[in-house]
Amino acid sequence: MELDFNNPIPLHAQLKNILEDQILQGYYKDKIPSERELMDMYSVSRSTVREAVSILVREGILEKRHGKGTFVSLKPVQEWLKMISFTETTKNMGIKLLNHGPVITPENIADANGFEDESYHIKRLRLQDDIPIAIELHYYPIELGQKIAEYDLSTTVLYDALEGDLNINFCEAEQIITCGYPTMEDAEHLAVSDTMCLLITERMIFDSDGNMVEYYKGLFRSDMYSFAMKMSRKNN
Amino acid sequence: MELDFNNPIPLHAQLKNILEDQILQGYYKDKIPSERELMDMYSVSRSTVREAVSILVREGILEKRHGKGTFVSLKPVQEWLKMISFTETTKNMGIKLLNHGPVITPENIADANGFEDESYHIKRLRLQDDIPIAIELHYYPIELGQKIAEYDLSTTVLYDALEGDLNINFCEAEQIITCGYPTMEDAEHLAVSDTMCLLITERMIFDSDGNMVEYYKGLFRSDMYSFAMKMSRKNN
DNA sequence: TAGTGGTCTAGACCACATG
DNA sequence: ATGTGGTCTAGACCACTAG
Repeated sequence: MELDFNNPIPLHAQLKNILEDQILQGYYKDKIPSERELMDMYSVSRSTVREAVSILVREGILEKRHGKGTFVSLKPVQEWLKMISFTETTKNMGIKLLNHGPVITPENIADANGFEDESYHIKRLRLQDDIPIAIELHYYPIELGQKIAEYDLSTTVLYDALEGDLNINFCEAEQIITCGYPTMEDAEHLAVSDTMCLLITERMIFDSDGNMVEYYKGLFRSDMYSFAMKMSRKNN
Repeated sequence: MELDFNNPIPLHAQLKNILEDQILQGYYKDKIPSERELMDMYSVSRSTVREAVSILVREGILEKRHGKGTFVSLKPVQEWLKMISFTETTKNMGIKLLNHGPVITPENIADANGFEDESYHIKRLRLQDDIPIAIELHYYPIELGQKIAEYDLSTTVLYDALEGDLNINFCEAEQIITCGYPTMEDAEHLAVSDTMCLLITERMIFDSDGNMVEYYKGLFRSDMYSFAMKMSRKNN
């Protein structure tokens, strides 16, 4: 990939996109080239490189370490996402039910996917070795949600319930990774500070007829796996 | 205020602090000087000015408008804070109770202020002309909270209850303004987008013996008052 | 000592907004 | 035409990290 100097898109934005793609595709797994190396690779000034990199840092994808380099901080999260994905290997994995019940469907969900005015909402805390690592928000069509509610939600794995007993086949799942920040309530549940970064995952699940049967959002602690790294960094 | 070129604190950080102070003290009420003017005023390069300003933009205190200038976006919030402060002039003001009950005191609150393990939590939605503008989180000592719970919380103004019938005198109130971002749940309640900025207000209230009787956090929509400004900007 | 990110400068041209 | 923020360059020195 090269920069297009005639493209009206700013060079730092182009470079940011290139780096982001390369990171997401696993080309850079740990460390990205130094700022001066990127200057040469893409024939731009250091300011432009720094602008591109700082955007990715702000988004939580990269992490700078003074005197050492710039490092990918997404990897641990990708591993999580695998770990907590559909298959849900429940080893050391716990669930705590926080809330559930019918709610008025949030506008952004209803607009995007044609849910009814009401939907069934389930809010769960996800634990790993008894440590809270994520909050999950689930929205279901009201009838489906009510069926799901008959299960013991605090212990049952939702997808198993969906797939097995409720006779639903998953057709499609979209996954979007963005970056956000916790508010007080999430901070409480996850025991994170006000400014700590959370990763937000969105997922829509459809049945074989193409109807959305679940809208999912997960908020994940971005520090859980990078904590050890930060500790070792401090100890050096 | 001038920059100290011998101070190890980076110039952009010094300038950022100066600008922030001046904004909070009302010296700049609408527009701050242009980047080139700030260059001359503080004898620094444009990069340094831009770095300082961009921090304040990231924190939601300033707002840039291409071709026009850099503007203060905190003013409306300060007006809110007055509007919704202790006196609580309830004109056009509504309250909706979202949650209340005993909870395990969040660690950061317990640590800082010596609350008991359990505290009484009240979560309210604040409305202005039926439009949700803020979420409030209140924590009380468990006994006090239980008394408060006997009131009709969805309509009663909390501070009136505290001061009048429960025989408590306020001694001190600290107010911290920081900036954060909403998660899904807050976005739902306040009907804001994922990336919209919320302002977080913290307040601790003590009785005449110096015991904390309330820990308060409010999440405010930062767009409510700047909306009109943005609209007029688009219409130009 | 060499390499890294952090800070800072001086200058340039562009795109947007306004009179 | 002028002023604003947006982008970009080339170069410099500093502070931190490591072999």
